[in-house]
Amino acid sequence: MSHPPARPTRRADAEQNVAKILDAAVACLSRDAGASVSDIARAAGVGRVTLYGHFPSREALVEAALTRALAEGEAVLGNLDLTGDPRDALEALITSSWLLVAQWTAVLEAAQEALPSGRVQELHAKPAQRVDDLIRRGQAEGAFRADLPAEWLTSVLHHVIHGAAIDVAKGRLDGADAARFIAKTILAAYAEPGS
Amino acid sequence: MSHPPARPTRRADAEQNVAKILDAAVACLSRDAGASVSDIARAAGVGRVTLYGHFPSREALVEAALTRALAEGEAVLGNLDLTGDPRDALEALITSSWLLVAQWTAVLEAAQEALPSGRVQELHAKPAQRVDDLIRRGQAEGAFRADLPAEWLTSVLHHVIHGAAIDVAKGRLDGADAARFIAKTILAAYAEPGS
DNA sequence: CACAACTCGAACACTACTGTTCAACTTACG
DNA sequence: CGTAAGTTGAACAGTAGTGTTCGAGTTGTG
Repeated sequence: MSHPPARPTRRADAEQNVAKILDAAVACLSRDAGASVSDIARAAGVGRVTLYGHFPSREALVEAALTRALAEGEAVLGNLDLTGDPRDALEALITSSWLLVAQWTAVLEAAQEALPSGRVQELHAKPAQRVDDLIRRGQAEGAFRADLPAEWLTSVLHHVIHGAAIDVAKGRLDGADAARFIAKTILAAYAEPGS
Repeated sequence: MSHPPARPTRRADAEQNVAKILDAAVACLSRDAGASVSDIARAAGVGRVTLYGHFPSREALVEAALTRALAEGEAVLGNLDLTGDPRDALEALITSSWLLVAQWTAVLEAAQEALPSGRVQELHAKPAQRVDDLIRRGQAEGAFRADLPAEWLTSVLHHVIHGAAIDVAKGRLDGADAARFIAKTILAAYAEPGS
């Protein structure tokens, strides 16, 4: 409780180190969800003790990394205009953010097994809601099929994006193609069956 | 090297224990890819030492479990007639095997991080090939879209099935709905865009 | 029945991780 | 420039896993 939040103002280099650590954490956890604190500290170019000076536990670090990744995502996706045709909106959302979302998912999964169950859902609720809203609106307007529940369509989107991220990471898919492939696939999967 | 394969015939109860262990391994690894040897031994109702008597290392155990899961899958999917309309064939393949495949994927992932890289692909090549063949045939016959590479379509199938398995495990999806949802989604995603 | 095959728990060495303490060092900042 | 804030590696305790050894007990099989 009295680790970093005790002092109202931290020294500039300390603040910078916190940022470096969070960068490294996102990078490491994206690559390997089980990355150790030592790995992250090394990647951040910082001593392990320094890291523990800023984050009292691995759990706190992972949560901070997730929170930061989500905040970054909010910054990008919050400005998107998703009010037009649901198909166009979804395509825009995918093309402009798939890599970001893929990185979310990786850190999200790291958090999944490092944080108490339910905590992740809690933090992730807002961004997930936006996608869900778009899909439901699309269903209501007849742009997306309504013979499958919105929860399932949301889930398919997440898993296809996540899968694409894995494929890119393993060299099975060109990163430049990914957004286009995902969009084409999802829009087809979401289309009204009798069209 | 001289663990079980030295004696040409093992005692009946030993053979039975090996089976119990493999059952437990598949069950445990499906639930948690990082399950420990102790966990698996306990689930099999067998001492840890006994387990090591049959499998020299965790790696060997995981590989045996994967091999066995794949063999089971072969037994089911090998008898399927996939020569008709590719759409029907794919739907049949999904409905009759999605749960099985979902279990594969879980063990597959466990193996992914317990076996040397590449070994998994090697063991998994044959069953993967069957799906790939079906998709390519569908594309050649105009039943499936050809504007996306077969590798991608295959990948989408795997990830949607895997995602559905996760959803079912987490209670977000009713297992009874899964096969139908997957089939509807995949067939739509695979359809020629201009249809 | 006799014996080899098998099982089992306890204990061991080893590795890898988390989290803490300490004492010395460097550096931002008033 | 002085000092408090921050950093650092080494060393430590604690936990959890893997894989091995041992010695005693159990049980299938010829």
